[in-house]
Amino acid sequence: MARPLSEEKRTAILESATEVVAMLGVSAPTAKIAKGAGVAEGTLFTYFANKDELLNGLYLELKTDLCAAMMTGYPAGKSLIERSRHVWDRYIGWGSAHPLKRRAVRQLAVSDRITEASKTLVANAFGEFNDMMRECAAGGAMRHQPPSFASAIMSAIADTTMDFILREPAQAKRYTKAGFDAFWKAVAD
Amino acid sequence: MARPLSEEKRTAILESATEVVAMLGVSAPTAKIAKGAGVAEGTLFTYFANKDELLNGLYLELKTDLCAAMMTGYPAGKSLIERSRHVWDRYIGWGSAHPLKRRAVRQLAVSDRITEASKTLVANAFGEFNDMMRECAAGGAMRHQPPSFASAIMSAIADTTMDFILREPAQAKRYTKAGFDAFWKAVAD
Amino acid sequence: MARPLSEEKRTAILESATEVVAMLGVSAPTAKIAKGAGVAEGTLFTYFANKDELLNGLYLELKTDLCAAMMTGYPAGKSLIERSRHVWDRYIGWGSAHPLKRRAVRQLAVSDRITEASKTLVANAFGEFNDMMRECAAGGAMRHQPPSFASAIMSAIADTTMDFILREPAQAKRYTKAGFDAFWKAVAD
Amino acid sequence: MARPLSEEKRTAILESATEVVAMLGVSAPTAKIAKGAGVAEGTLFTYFANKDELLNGLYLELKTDLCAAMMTGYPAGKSLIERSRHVWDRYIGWGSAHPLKRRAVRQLAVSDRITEASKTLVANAFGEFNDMMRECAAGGAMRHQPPSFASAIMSAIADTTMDFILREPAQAKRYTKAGFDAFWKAVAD
DNA sequence: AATGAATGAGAATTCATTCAT
DNA sequence: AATGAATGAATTCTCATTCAT
Repeated sequence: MARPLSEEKRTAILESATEVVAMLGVSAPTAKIAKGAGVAEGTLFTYFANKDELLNGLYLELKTDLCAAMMTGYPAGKSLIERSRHVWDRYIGWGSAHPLKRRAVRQLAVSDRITEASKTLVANAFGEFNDMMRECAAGGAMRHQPPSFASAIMSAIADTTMDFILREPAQAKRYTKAGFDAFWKAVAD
Repeated sequence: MARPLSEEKRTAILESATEVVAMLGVSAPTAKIAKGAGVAEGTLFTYFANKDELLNGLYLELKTDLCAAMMTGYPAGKSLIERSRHVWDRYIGWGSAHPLKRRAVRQLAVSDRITEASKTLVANAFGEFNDMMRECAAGGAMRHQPPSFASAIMSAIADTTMDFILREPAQAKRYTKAGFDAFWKAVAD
Repeated sequence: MARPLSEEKRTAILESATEVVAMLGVSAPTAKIAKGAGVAEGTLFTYFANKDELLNGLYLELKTDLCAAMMTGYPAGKSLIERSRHVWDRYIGWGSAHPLKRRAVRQLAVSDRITEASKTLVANAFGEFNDMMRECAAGGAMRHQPPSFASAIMSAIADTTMDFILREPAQAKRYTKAGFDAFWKAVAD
Repeated sequence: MARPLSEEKRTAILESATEVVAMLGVSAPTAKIAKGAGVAEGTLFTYFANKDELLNGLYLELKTDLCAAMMTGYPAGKSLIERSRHVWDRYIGWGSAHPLKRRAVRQLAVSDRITEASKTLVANAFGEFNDMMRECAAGGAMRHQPPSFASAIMSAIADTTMDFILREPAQAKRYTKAGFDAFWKAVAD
């Protein structure tokens, strides 16, 4: 075999893409992404057949990353509120620690470049999280709405929370708690 | 000076821009916007010095429109929850009635083309709404957070609510109520 | 109205295209064609929606030009051989006088960029010529073959004739006659 | 030196090139040719220093193949017309049996990638054929033209004949005879 | 003021060729 | 010798903006 495709380069491209998409949106030039990754313009296309594949690949990567972050150390045996708080803290933590990743995911999510297939793939990756949300919804105020409504509201409040933390990092702890309280009262209480 | 600028044309451009930006995002070509407005490509630039001014102008227009819709018939003398529900219903109603306007505002909001100045301008236009939100926040769970946090959470929950109504229009009434309850419990209770 | 599309520019583009396609084939870069025409790269695309339209437009233009050249002064009342010789001489004359046009048409004809529609359009433009060829075929050796076979053989011999004239311009007259004799004996005799 | 160059691979590359050049012209990507040959992209360049060498090599190969086909079983002792008809039938037969080879040769011939050297080399390989054509020309209508003119006219008529056979294979026999008659009357009669 | 042709700097993608393995 | 990843110049086409009419 000749040189094998380098995982390192693939990662470099995705990292560069995160940065550039975060700043410029999905119209970020592939040339800029390649440059940021330290590879030639053409090389990008040996790793991703075209820009759409890159964008979808990045979306999957980032969502998977977020999911992993949220779920590490998930205290499966504990109470619902404790588990929820665990996930919440890690969700907020991920977004605060990786503002570019968050910005990039958001840009991708509102764009029309992400396929249904990618979205389905992501939905399936969030299995345990979905179970938890179902539990939240089932016993509280959202009991008459579909669980996805509860999930969506959680994301929405979390996103807002992260926006405020970004602007006032010193208040991270306070906003994290306030956001969780809002979510809990809105959905599960 | 020959002919004065025609308010009619300005409006036509903004309406076309709403539609085109909703569908194609901020990278929508100005030529398409002009065509949709029934004016020549160059004419657009006598009404808006450049694309960024058009985008910011559209953002202001849409946000102002939303604000007007929310505040018409505001029952100033009634109880806080009644006033809140009034605003909420009109907010959701506006978004459901004008999905393109909503889509366009959202595209604009996540883009990096909207200046801080525009955002400040919009914030000021929401005076009475902000007063109301301050009241909501002051007496409830959000009493220790800035009122803008309460506002932002309201918007986030409302946005989510509208997403679900868009997908299941038959359930509009139910989701409107469920969304309001979530907001009220999260923020004002 | 603003500036009208300039016939002059359209012509300049087609002339430049003739030259560049003659030298480089259908893979001739549009940028080079534009430069040769003295217009901006983008301007080419306001006159021809894309490269294929340019190529087909050029094909039509050149074939029409050839047809006009062949048919001017067509001695409608004279004998078949006289009329044939008239057309033949002008055909050879056109090809010898415009070697680039000839090269370009040839490149276009063998490429797969010329649509059936264009070919049909051209065939129709050759109405009177086709009538004449039908007459040639009907009375001679080709009487049992389709007239298009006779036409094709005429073109083939003419093309060969022009190749030799191009290499030995001094012998133009001799080759013109020799070619015609070959054609006449092959087809009409 | 490690392994010697494999004749098998060289052949595979040329065969693949025939097919791909026939379909896509001289702008056929070398990568596609390599793939069709079952070798790596880089391997192609150990057999042919660059694309032009491959193209010229292919041209020589195909022309040589055609020549061999035409001359097999050449009835050296028979009459001129019989020998001519022999060659003609095999020429037409080769083109009908190998449409891709024919298409490829043609694409190569009109391109500007074939060097004068290659063309000379081919001309020399056609020795016995040229002798025969000289004989044809010497005694007939072409007696005052160079023998190459007669050859060229033969090729031109043959090419036209093959085009018609390609479109109406059922009429192969008829067109073969009609074409030969045309050639014979044009050149040798 | 209105028009729309003209401009040329990008944009995504392809491809002959090189070179590390 | 064989492989196929890496390269970056070249290609077609788009688009915000200008400017002649």
